[in-house]
Amino acid sequence: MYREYLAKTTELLREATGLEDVLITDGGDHADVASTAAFALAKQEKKNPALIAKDIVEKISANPKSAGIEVSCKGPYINFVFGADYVAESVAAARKETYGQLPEKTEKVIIEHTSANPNGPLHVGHIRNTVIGDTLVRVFRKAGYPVEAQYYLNDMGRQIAIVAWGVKNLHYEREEGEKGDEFIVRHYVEANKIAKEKPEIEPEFDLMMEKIEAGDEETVKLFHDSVDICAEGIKETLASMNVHHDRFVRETTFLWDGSMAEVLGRIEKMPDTQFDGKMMYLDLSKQGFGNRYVLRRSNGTSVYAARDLAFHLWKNTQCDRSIDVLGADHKLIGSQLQTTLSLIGERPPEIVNFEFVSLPEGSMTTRGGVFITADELIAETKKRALEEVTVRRPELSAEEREKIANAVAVGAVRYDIVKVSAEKSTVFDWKEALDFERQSAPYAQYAHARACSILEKAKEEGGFAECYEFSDSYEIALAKHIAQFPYVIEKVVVELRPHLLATYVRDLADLFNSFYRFDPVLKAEGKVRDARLTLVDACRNTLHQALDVLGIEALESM
RNA sequence: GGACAUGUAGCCAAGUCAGGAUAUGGCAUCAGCCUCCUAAGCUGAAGAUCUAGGGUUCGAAUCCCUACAUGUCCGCCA
Repeated sequence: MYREYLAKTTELLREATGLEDVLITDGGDHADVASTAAFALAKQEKKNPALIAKDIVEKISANPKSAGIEVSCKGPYINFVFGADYVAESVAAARKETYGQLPEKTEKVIIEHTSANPNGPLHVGHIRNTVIGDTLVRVFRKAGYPVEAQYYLNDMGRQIAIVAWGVKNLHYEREEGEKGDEFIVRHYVEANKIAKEKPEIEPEFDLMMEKIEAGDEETVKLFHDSVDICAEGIKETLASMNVHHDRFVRETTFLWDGSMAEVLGRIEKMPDTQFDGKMMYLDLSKQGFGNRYVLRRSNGTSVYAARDLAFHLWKNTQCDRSIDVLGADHKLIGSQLQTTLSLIGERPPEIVNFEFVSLPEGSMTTRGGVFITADELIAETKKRALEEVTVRRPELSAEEREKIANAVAVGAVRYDIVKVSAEKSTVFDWKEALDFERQSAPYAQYAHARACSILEKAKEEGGFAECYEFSDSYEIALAKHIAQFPYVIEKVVVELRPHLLATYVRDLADLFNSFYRFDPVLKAEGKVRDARLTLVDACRNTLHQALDVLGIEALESM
């Protein structure tokens, strides 16, 4: 109901002040929402802002449309407190299974994320992309958009040539139970090592790149087999994190179907396109870029940037809105891509950038074999979770404990990543990753499990009647936060900042835990008991829906 | 050298885009709470002149300028 009441308040303020922007802010401790419009009017009318605020409050109070909203002022601040109807309606809405789902839209969205080179396992840097991307996919779906999640699979670049060279020349045996990505990365690391020691093999990589470009059958098979083995392992990792892509798009597609040549043909005619033999680049200095945006090599072969242009043109034919999740190292090339697409009159993608994750000893590199894999991180977190659940719930079967530990581990990993805003670079810290206290997924999962447990017991005791009469401050604070969930979904979609959702869930769990501590539910009597049980159910469902959107399992018991 | 991002308590973050009320949390520290719905919990204490210096404003963590620090990028790699 928050969105509705916010709109209503805005309307009331507009009518009372004549302002278009009514300067609504969060009310903090004072109110549900507040307005600082009196300051703005004070300047215009050269009057004391406190007096203006008083006038506005009187005007709004006299307006019959303000029923259910208590308006007051404290000095120049105009405060709005939403009343009992708001609380009741909000709690009722939150009990519906689809709570938070916004009206269906027709605008189709493609979100591309992860898209790591298939030369090794996903590491803790890559999965920041994955978690941000998958959370966005889930939020957009919750917000009513048809969404396709895509993984752009590099199946022909230099890194892949190095992998393919390794597969062709090293003849490694795949170990029993070894994942495809683990198997492939051994080749990649070793081939890089050899290339460093013997630079004379470099031309072999170049030759392979020329061959794949030309569509040489044997080379294509070698590349694609290597990529597929690795991708199979990557998919397993993604699945273990509750991440699913609707489509894997191969980079070679755009080379072979002629679409890359077509877009290069369009760019050839642009005034700022420069040539140096066969080599072609775009001079983007007018747009503020200092370097050459190379689109064709002097030997005539294609570059990543050119294939990427074709890929994005294709995506544009498939959707109304295209969003890419890219790491800090792709910032420059991302904005060059956007600029170039705009120059040729095409819609550029929206780009969500995130900063790097490094290790305390420095940055991670697949090439150097310096990284913590996502699999290791999850396994380690799961081990820790299993210890914890074994101590807490010794009576549970091994199977149940395993299931809980897994959900806790995946949740903890995802939450730790999504809770930090994307523009912040971070240093991976085991201690923090394995901390299951307050600002973590298990904290929210635990609140959910507590709510489930209360409802389960209530059921055993004969159930309860719906009741929406709340008077206690813990009840009202919780209900009012529950009311904001759809607003948060909308905000994340508009701002493309999934960490807001993590903050929301944490606050919701906080409020529930305080309520749990101070307001006995099952021991209360009559209407109070009914109302509290109704509220617990609303909170349970809101936590469940919010955790779903974060890709975290809402455990019923832990 | 240039571009982009970041700088908030011992540590890690929120708040910054759309300037307003005593700057919000967590970890660590200290003091409490399990005869009471799961203590992965709750309560309290202590801890910040929001990197520094200018400016705009009635009002700045938030906007502008400068400096410093950190990260990333600046390849006929992806």
